[in-house]
Order: sequence, then structure tokens, then C-alpha cells
Amino acid sequence: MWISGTSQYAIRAVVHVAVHGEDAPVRVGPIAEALDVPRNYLSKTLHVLAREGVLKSGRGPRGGFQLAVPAGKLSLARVTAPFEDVAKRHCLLGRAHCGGVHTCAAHARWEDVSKSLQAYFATTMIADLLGEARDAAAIPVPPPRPRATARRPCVRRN
Amino acid sequence: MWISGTSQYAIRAVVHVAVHGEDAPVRVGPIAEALDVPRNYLSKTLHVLAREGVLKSGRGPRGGFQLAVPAGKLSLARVTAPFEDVAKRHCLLGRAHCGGVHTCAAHARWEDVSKSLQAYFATTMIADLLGEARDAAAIPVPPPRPRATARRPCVRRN
DNA sequence: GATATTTATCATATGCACATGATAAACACA
DNA sequence: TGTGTTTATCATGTGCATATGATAAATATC
Repeated sequence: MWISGTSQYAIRAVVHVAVHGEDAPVRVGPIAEALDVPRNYLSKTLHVLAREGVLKSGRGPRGGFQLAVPAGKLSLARVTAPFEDVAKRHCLLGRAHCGGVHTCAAHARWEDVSKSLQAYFATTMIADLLGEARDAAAIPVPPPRPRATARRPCVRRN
Repeated sequence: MWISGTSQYAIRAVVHVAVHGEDAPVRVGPIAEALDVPRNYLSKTLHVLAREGVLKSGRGPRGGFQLAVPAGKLSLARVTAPFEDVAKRHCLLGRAHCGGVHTCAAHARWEDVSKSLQAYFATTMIADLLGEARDAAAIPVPPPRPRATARRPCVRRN
């Protein structure tokens, strides 16, 4: 997967808040339910986003979460940043610094691809995800999570 | 990280075999040592590649691994395929099928980026990694793996 | 202030990718 | 045929992302 599961939760939750939180704050419960995501885990994730200044949070009755930044100025990169280690993404083979030693054609091309990925996250705004179906990101991700079903690492089954 | 650690091992090992295995098979021991990668784990990884027809393997004295496909015709995609679940990579939010419901601008752009990534892996050949420093991929990945050092998930340290 | 409601935080569990160690099976060669 | 070398396979362990459940702290309303 390109981004971690937590980052996906974060994006989808922020989109949900952007859509439903214009008037009043949105509480964790309904968000977790709408996204089909573990409630307490989402709570922690949203807390991190609040701490990072992406969301505003409030406790007690009338509490909940709202955007701290307008959806049009909130990049995906900013939402996922707290949950991703971008440093590891520059070299295909996991090196932090890579260009130096071997600058073969493959690595030059990889730089291009890598940069275009980073650019996507940096320039795509939450508002860009609020297309036609305004809460599409709230649609629970597909097959009801076939978990704990002994899945051999990846290799084809015989 | 864009690809799993095991996939990185696989690429680096295959590159090593491509460089050092033209005359005689290369044994796991030296490969693991050169790459600074756990030996038995690499053994299992290479075995999978052999089963998938990427490598040829032989046991006993004179045993070891050699390419089963010329380096110029062996794509990165083919090397990493057994260790990656490509199905999960099509949608930014982890959905298998995504275009249908909401086809906002962001998703169209994501398709582009995603496709260019896949194209990179499909069209880049092992031979393309054998640039200047012919065994650059054999250089042990950087900082001696600071492991077991309580690293808080990602968030900045205070 | 008392109470209900909500986020914040803590302590702990689970599952999977990654890793380790030991043994079995194949092969080369004397 | 026997012996040493190497991959193949099995059984098990470890660490981290993900998840769970309980409790604390803040806020609104009466």
C-alpha cells in the first residue's frame, strides 16, 4: 500500500469532517461508524491531527472535531505527515541518501516518479476530494475485512 | 516505504546475483553478507524467486543461485510481485475498485500518478540497475539499523 | 455544584512482517 | 558408499502498526 492504514483513516476522517462539520463539531462516534473504523483508534488519530493544527477539537457536550484549516488549503501531505516517515521514501532501496554513489538511469527515472508522487500529496487538497459524491470517502472500504484468515505472505496458493 | 522490506532484499539480491553469478552460481551466505541481510530469511526469499522462475537454484557443492532470465528482460515488477499485493495499490484509500462511485479530479490525477509508478516497475529492468558502480545495490543500506530504539510512531519528538 | 457528555490518555492485546535456529533433503566428489 | 556442502523446510521468536477497553479530564447545561 502506498500510505499506511492510519493515514487512510486520517484522510477519510478529515474529508468526513469537512463535509459534515461546517455548522457544528462532529463527534468521533458518528465518524467511526460512518467510516467503519475502530472508534478509540480513530480518536487517537484525530487527537494527533488536532495537536498538529489540522483539526480543532473540543470536549464535553457540543464537543467534537472541526477543520482548523479551510479544506481548500489543506493538503493530503499535511494530513498524512504525522503518520508517515517521508525520509524513507527517497530511495527505491530504502537508503536515505542515494544519488551519490550510483546514479544510474533507473535512479534518475525513479527520482522523477518519486517526485511526482510527493507533488501529488503536496498539491492535492482535501477540497479536491469533495467531488460529486460529497462523502464518498466515508464509504466503508470494501470487502468486510477478511481478517485472521491464514493468508500466506503473498505467494500464490499452489 | 513504497515497497516492502522483503521486496528491497529481493531486488538487491537479484542485482547481486546478476553481477556475480555469470560464471558460477552464487551462494546465499556471501549474498547475505554483502547485503547485510539475515541469511535464512534471504534464503527463503530467494527460494520464492526460484519457485517463481526468476532465479535458478541448485543444492550441494556447486549449488547456489543464478538468474533464470537475462537481466535485460527481468523487470522490477517481476522480482517484487511475489512480495507485494498490487491489488491494494489502485485506490488511494485502499479500495480495490474506486473509479465507479466517485470520480473526482483528485482521483483522476491519482490514477495518473499510480499508473506511472506501475509503469516504472514494469519497464525498469534489473540491467538498468547495473550502472556505474556495478554492485551499488549490494551496498548495505545506511545507518546500521537503529533497531529496538523506542521510536514514537512518527510524530515529532516534542 | 451536580450531572451528563465528550475528548484525552493510559495500559494492554492482537496480527503480521520480519527474523532466527534447527533439521531435512539434494547434490558433488572422492 | 560416505562425507561435506548447500538449499529447502519447519518451528518458533520478535517488534511494530493496529486495535481494544477502561479511566481521567474538560466542558455545557441545569
